[in-house]
Amino acid sequence: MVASSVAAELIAVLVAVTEAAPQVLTIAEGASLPSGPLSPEHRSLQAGVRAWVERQTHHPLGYVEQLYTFADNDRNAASHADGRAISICYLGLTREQPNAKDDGATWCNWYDYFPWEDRRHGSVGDSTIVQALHAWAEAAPKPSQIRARSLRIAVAFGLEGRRWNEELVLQRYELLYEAGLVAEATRDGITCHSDTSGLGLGLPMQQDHRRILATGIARLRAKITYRPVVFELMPPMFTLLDLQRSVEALAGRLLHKQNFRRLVEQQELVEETGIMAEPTGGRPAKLFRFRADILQERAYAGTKPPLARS
Amino acid sequence: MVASSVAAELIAVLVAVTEAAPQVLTIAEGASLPSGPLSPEHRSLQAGVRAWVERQTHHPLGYVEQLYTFADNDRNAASHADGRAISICYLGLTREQPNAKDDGATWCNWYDYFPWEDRRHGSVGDSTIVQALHAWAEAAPKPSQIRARSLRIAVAFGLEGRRWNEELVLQRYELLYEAGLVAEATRDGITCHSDTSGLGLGLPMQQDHRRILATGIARLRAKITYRPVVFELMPPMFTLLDLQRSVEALAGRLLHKQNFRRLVEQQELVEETGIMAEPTGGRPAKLFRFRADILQERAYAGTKPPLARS
DNA sequence: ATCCTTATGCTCATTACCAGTATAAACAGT
DNA sequence: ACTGTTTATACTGGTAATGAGCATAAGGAT
Repeated sequence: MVASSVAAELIAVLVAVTEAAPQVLTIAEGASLPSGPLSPEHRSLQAGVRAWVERQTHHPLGYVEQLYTFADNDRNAASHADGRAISICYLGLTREQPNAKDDGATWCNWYDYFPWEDRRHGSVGDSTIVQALHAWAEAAPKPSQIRARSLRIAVAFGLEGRRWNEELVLQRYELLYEAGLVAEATRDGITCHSDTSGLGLGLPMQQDHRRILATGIARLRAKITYRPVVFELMPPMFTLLDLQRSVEALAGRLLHKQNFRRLVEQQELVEETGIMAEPTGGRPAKLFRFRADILQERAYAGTKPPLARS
Repeated sequence: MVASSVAAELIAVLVAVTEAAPQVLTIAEGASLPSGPLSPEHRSLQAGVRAWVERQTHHPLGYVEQLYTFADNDRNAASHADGRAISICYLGLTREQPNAKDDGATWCNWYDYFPWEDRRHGSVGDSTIVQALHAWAEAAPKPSQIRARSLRIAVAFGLEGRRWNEELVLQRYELLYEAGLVAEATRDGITCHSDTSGLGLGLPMQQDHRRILATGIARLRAKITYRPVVFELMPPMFTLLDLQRSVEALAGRLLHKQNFRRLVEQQELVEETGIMAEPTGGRPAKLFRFRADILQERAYAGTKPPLARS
């Protein structure tokens, strides 16, 4: 009943995939996510986001879902003096990389911000990160805290026999933030107790936008394992390898080709077009198209896991 | 960047389970969910919710997560004239039913609001609902809309060979709302074209609180299948049947006893206390306790599905 | 002793999942 | 023409998860 008045904005994590590279739409030369006002003329928030994004990018948004609402006092430089600033964040998927650079928006490979999340070609640089994190863990005042931190590190980075979980994007970023290993942390006044201070992993963003992006990546990585949303990122026709490369780009790891194909086909999510792809040096591949008719049903019926897996 | 100023409030879906009945904390004699202000003195929203709830109920909150942020113009009577009212909703789990009726808060069985969601003793009353929904579908102006509506109905209610999906709580409520079969719809000016008008299924709530509750139930039902959160609702010691009854209460359907036990034990989520439960007419059951030590790890590591299934 | 009730242990078939092998279809170079 | 390279596609075996059932154990009540 008690409703305080606060400053609120919409923030969008807009994702596309081009050539096996996951892209996110940014402004301010890659330092910010696009944000817009909470316009009262739309019936729902969702509709507001969609309208605003489509007006800016001139591209239809295939899929939109709410991501999270952030309102942390200490992470948002834009907080009002009187109240709190709320960021209502959305995740949007769009087909192809739009050429619309009109208003200073650019598409950036999201692994520029999270290099450690791309493990398609091995886990390069992990040891440095883990070392620095362990230094931070050891710097905790109480033994119980040291243990707690070490456990968090081990779980997040798949150490000690655990396996890497590609959905823990946010947990990993938050660890690095708390340990002072990303630029935003030092900016926010977090001191790094280890001598590896200021590793400055990945490109920073303004305010807490990188955290929002991490949330979006995590959500999308989780989503593709149980909802057929990858197709929102694909062109009208694609080969199964194209599709696999896109999933791999999002998940940050490679998949078993044969099993991937079987999964896709037994899901009956695609159908042949009868057209063959351009030759690329090997046996030419069939072009497939997404079965839009099945989407309606699968869009919210929890059936089998549509894609991904090891 | 453009940040409009809006009215904002916190809303909590607080859940407990007593005697195989899922309970939700309400105010205004069951017509509202508890809501509080967006107090700027807390570091995060989460902390704010926790503090405010614990102060009101005098009970520790075992688990809190953000649910959704609603800001629909047409569903929220509390909208400002100038701007938009935002409801940031949280889901909270608490152990046992607190006796705290201090400030007019009462615990209500959530199936009072969603009778059709409880299928533990068969699907009573479904045919009436489905009939009324089909009447609404047929009343659509265009054939394509009729088909779309029929599909939504079939998916949501598991018709035509499909199976009931207990996580589609929100979809079912929204269908009933659109079809004018719940009291809120007529209140909001939605006319019901069929003669089954005003079925008035379930108890109504103020504003869009029933929709928020539906969202909470859906989320919780999904959550228990992949995170061990049920234990937040259990007393310190319980029998495996107690645990099963709680899961069944939340899921709204019965589970296979032996398989449930196998799942719980192979997850190593519980340990024996050595104590036996009070005799209840059959062979006495062992009392178990939740292994709090395992929680840390499982809390965010995506391992095996902890509970539920058919 | 017999029956009822609940607890608990075990089996079995089906299916999902993972990894590997084998073959097919194109092209480039010798 | 033959060989090697690349990519596509088919098939196979092992393991684990899942769903449904049977059987037995341990208590109380008749």
